Order: sequence, then structure tokens, then C-alpha cells
Amino acid sequence: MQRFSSRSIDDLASHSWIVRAYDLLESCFGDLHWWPGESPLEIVIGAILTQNTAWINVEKAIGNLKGAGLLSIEALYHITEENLSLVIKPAGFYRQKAKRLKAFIDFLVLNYGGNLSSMFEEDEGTLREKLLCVYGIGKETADSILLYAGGKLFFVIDAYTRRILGRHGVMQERASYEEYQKLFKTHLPKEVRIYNQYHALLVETGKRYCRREPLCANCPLKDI
DNA sequence: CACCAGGCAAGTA
DNA sequence: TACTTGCATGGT
Repeated sequence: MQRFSSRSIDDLASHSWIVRAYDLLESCFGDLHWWPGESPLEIVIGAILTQNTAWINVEKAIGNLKGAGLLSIEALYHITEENLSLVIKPAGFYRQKAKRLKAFIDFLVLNYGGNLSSMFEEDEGTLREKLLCVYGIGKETADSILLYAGGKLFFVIDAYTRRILGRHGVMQERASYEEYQKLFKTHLPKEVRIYNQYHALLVETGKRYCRREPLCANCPLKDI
């Protein structure tokens, strides 16, 4: 029986990779202070609109919402789902996403008087469970809302995170959302600022250096 | 022209 | 549990 399981060896390797990657990326990109959005509401809307969609198209949809005066709970509550879908059209999947935005707004109005601040006053574990019950909100969207709009300590796992860690052999790309989340939770200080910045750094890296094919030679992480 | 983008829900085995 | 498919516009 070996005294040191391969698990703990792996943990050490993972730990050093996670920490080194953070330092390297931060020295490359600096402080990104994410999420691109000017208010908690805009962040929530962006989180739903960006589902499997290029951010550039989300910006157009949000621009349309602004132009139409629809960046408020009130306005979003009163507009019809169909009209909303036309405004957010550039983001793609527009019928589904109109339904999802409506579902969230209804949830917010019904449970928290339409007040985002009130929503975030709820116990964060309970809130996450409730968000996951809202139509159109899965784990990534829930964690994005909690971290970036609410400042809660939840690490966001997205396609870029999987791809980057998968390609660098830190974890199987197909591993579960929980496995990925545990990896970061285990090896990082429990600070919202770090969670926020790290995910932002990973997305930036993914956009620039880790698109589908091929693996970019200039990726800052290639020598770890 | 083909392929993909910061997912999710619903259906199948 | 672990796949598969539909959803849809716009950039490369």
C-alpha cells in the first residue's frame, strides 16, 4: 500500500498549475475587473444572452435594449415576450432567450419585489438553488450572476475554462462542472476578487489564444 | 461556403 | 448518468 496516493501528487501538480497560470495571465492582461456591464441588471441580462453566443452579438442586443429604454425591471416586466425577442434578435436564439429573460424577471418580481439587492440578501446557497430552478438558468449562468452581479464567492466554469485546462492536461475536458469548480475552490484563496479576475483572465485567454484549432503558439500558458 | 460562439432544456438509452 | 438535439444570428 503506497503511503502517498497519486491523488495527493496530482493535487500538488494541480495546485502549482492553477497558481502559476493565474500569475502569468495577470501579468499579461493586468486587472480586468470584469464583467462587461454597467449595472447588476445588465450583468444578469448579459449572462443569459451570452449563452452559447459570441459576446459581440450580445453587445448589439444590449445596445438595442438600451436604445429602447428596456434596461429596467419595470420595462422588462411589462414588455411582451414577443416584442422583447425582436429587440434581442442579434444575440441569436432570440425566442428562447426572451422567454428566459422573462422567466428571470418574473422570478425577481414574485420573490423579491423586483429588487436585485433584495435577492442578493438571501443566503447564497439557497439563492443558487432557487436560481437553478428558474427556466433558462443553469450552473454557469447562476454562478455568473452570483459572482459578477452579486459579488458572491462562486467560481464560474465555462467552455473556455474546460478547453484551456483540458488542453494543458490539468483535467479531462469532459469532467463535470462540480469537478472543475472544486479544483479552483481547493487551490485558490477564498476571495471574490480572485474568482472574478481568474475567470475573466481565462475567457480573455480563450478568446485570444484558445479558439477551436489550432492550439495557438503564443498562448501565455504554453510553457507551464 | 462551413463552422463556431462565455448554454440550457427536453428527450432518449 | 450520459449522450443527443433544437435553438438562430453574425463573424471568420
